[in-house]
Amino acid sequence: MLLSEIAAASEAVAAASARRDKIALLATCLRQAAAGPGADAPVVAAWLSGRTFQRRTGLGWASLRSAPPPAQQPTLTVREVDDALARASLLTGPGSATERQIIVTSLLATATAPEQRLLTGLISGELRQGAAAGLLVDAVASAAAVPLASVRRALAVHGDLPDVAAAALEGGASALAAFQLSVGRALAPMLAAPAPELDAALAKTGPAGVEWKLDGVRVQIHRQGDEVAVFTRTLDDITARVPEVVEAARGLTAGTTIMDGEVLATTATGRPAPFQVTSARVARRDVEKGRAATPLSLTLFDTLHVDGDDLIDLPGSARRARLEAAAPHLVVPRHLVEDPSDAAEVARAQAFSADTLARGHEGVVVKSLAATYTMGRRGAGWVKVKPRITLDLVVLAAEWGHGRRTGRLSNLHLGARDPEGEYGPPGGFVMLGKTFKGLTDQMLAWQTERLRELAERESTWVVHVRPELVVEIAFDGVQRSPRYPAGLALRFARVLAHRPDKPAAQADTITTVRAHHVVEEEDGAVTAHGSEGTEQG
DNA sequence: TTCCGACAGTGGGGTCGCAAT
DNA sequence: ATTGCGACCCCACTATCGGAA
Repeated sequence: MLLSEIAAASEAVAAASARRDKIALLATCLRQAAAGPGADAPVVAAWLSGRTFQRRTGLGWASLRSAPPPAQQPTLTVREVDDALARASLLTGPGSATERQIIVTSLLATATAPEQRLLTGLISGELRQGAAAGLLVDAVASAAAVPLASVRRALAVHGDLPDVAAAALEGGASALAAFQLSVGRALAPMLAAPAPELDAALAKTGPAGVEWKLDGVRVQIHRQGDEVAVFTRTLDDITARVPEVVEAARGLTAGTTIMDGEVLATTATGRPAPFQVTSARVARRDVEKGRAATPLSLTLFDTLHVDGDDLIDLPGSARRARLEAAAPHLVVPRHLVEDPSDAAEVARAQAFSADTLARGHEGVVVKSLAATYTMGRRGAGWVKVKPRITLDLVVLAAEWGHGRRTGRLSNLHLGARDPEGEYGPPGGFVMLGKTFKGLTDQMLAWQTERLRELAERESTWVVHVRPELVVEIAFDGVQRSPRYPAGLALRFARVLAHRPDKPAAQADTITTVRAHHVVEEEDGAVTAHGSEGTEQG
């Protein structure tokens, strides 16, 4: 199959707006890939979902910066391109980066303009065709003429879209049925939808368990005897980096099992360490030293398989019972709410939630007692609730947006007042991070106009403005930063509202921001840096 | 007809290891 | 030794489509 056929399909998908049309175009291309000579279907399925076939190629934005002019005639085949990407992905050691760049450059030089757009989209990970893995699942079902649910289920238990697509196209429903939940093979973890408050969460779930939400790294643990494998949320295998988890898994009473949980670094006093600490430990390759300096603890909150029994189609309450039997010492604490319409019950759940936060955890997850384990979905079965902090900050600059935000000033640079001049001239501002979130199209249009009026100087991407526009910002917390001048940055900042009515002189100060920075002292005591700030929002 | 679930897109902060400088 | 890059970890939110209510 020719690359140009995929490029043409991708262009058509991008041009279509209706999902049905996109799915039909994807399905046609998939059928052609399956019907043609060679085994192009898995690779084509990956590309049509916006990804390279290889999980990691070592290629990214930087390798695309100086693209050669496009070729006039399409000659590249799917096979050739995939082979080239596979070669690039396997390169390692001195000279490998140079060699990878040569591969990319020669690919692009052989590609026509539409093919270059496809290749750069795949390599950068930003194909922007309005279809990704989600729509491709629909397209696979359509192309193979099998029920959508059968494709979804195969994908959920197998985890690999190209494999599932190829099986469906070649063997239809019976081939899909062969994909079964298997201990040792990672599957898409269930996700939680957000809710602003506990009562809203309970309204969604009905009778539920309210659990601690730990601010660590999600792990899916597979154990078969002494064989243990540990996967992350994106199914990355991190077994070698978390020996504590492997040992804990070997200690379970269940000899064959799949468990869902969270790993977390803790301080000497057992309080949760900041996320950055856990993240650094899990990423670290030097496990010996990592473990000595930052041991990890494991907490489990679900189980998908125990000793021959698949549990994913059981209600949450039944899975919890199996979990408690198999791992009583590792189960996450929870509070039961049997009747969400009972105000007294809700109040007790609120108290549990407040206690959870007081212990230093991120929030709570409300889990329906009735819901099955819906893999890879963000349904109403699990709902997370986290506290939110709000501050009024000042826009220092803005960056031009990409994609559908092209031509709009999108990403805002946020600063707090620095009246004492700790980080510059007194009465100035100190940058705490950026945000592009929470903006409606109307807000984008408005701020583009307003910030242009305030513009002081511009570079290619950034418009620096007079610090006059105040924005109300919500965020989850203040974290240590190696990047910003105050050594602090906002976590998950988003815009709630523009405040043109509020003078910058009344915006919040760096002292107020610092008060929200939770610091773990050596003795384990927890203090907010400086005076106590105003919590909640 | 209106509502709501699922998706894609638009990027944020931090950290590591590796190759290049 | 430092810097740049890719690949991960954690994400929030809006617009849109299309089926459900």
